This record gives sequence, C-alpha cells and structure tokens, in this order.
Amino acid sequence: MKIATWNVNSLRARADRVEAWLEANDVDVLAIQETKCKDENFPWELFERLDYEVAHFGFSQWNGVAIASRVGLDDVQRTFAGQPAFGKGGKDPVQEARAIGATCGGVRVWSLYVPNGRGLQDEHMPYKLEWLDVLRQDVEGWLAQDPEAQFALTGDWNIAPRDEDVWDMQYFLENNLTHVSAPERQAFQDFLDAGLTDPMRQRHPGPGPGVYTYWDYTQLRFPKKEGMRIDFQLLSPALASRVVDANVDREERKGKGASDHAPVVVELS
DNA sequence: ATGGTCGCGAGGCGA
Repeated sequence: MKIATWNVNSLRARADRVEAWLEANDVDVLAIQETKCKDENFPWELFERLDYEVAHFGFSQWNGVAIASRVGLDDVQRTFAGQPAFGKGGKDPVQEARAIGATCGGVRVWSLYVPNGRGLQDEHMPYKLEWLDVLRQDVEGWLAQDPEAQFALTGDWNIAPRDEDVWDMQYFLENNLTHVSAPERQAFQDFLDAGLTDPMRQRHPGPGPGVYTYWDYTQLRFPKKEGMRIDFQLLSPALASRVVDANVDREERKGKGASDHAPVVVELS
C-alpha cells in the first residue's frame, strides 16, 4: 500500500498535473492540501476517471483538504476533535478547512494543512501552536485507546524541525522567520514523543536538497536548491513497522505549472 | 536573463 501527501496549491490550477501524477505513480491514497476551492468547484471527475473515491473539505478559496483513495474511503471526518477555530478582529471564530480524516485500506489517514504562523509575533502563531497541541492530545488519546492503531498524519506541517531542514538557517534567524522557532519545533517534537515516526527522516536523514519538500516560487529557490522540509507523514507505531520505503518526488517541482510543494510518498507492506 | 512567484478573483491578500 502506497500513501502520498501533496500540497498542490490549488487543485483546479493543478488538475492536469495531479491527474498525470496519479496515473504515473500508482498510489493507493493521496492526501491533498490547499485545494483552494469549495465543493461546487472541486474537480470530482478527475478522480472518477481514475477510479478513486474522494472526500473534500473546503468552503472558500482558502485552505481546503481532500483524501483520494482506491482502497476504500470510510468514516470521513472533517476537522479533528476540538480543532481550534480562528477569528481575528472580533470576527466569529471559524474552524478552517485544514483537516480531513478517512479510513482507507485499514489505515486512518489524515490530510492536514497546519496553520502558517505568519510571524513570530503574529496572532496566527499562538493559533498554530494551539492547533498542534490539541491535535497531539487527540493522537495521545487514540494511542491510549488502542496502542496498535494504524494511522498516518500527513500533510503540510509548516515546520522545519531541524536546522538542516532549511537551506540556510542563518537566513531564517536574521530575518526572524517562522517555521524554525523553538516553540514550533517543540510542537512537532511532541508528536514524535507521543510515539509517532517520520519515515522520511529514518530513510533519508539529510541534510541536503534531496529531502526538501517545498521551494518558494520567488528568488529562484528551486534551481538554487534552496528548499525546506516541511511536509511530513507521521505514522503510528503499528503503521511505522510496515514501512518499506519513503521518498520525496522532487521531479514534480520541476517545470512550468508545478506546485511549490513536492509529494511525499510512503510505501507500506 | 539589469529581471526575479503564484493563485484567486478582480484589488489585494495569503503563502
């Protein structure tokens, strides 16, 4: 069984790429982030053509997550238990379209688009950290209830857990950038401490451009190999024991019309 | 290469 996760940065703009990628890559489950559309604009036919079932959670041009599967798609859940809402400037807080879960081939798969903290002092930063804290508490509950549970938290985590996961740590420090701060990294580490495994880290420890999953569109970041490792599949212990391979498909970042993220693919026995 | 990003949606915001 093969599970992939991919922040496509608009599914409509990337429809041809996504279809071609699915046809070429033989994945059983694809978790998608940043569909950037509502249900009424979702390209349902794309997945029908390829015989994937698909579930989507998106209600505006922002965010949006989906799971496509050809090994079943059961018990679809939009938002995780207790998922924090966000509302600034006195607006009604809303649970954003950043999490969808489904059971596919016996594995509980989550497609997650972790909030971008935007700035170290921005109000989105505490939102991001709380969002991750509640999710991790949910995970601890799942494992307490069933230590053998098979689940995968996949998606765009918007965190580079180690210095080597960005091309130049000095650049981030000098510019007071997010994704590398101590609280963000601790929030990520808390998932590992809860028992989850990052199979990419195990098989491709890095450092180096081969492990990056994201390259900014600006500044010629991709040709200059200036990327970040911010997309992950974190696996429960029972699922981690089934890992056969894990890779980033950086070829998919090449050429005109690419997303700024590359797919992360994990193969299981 | 004296420029240098996308997408959404129709101006400016978000990443």
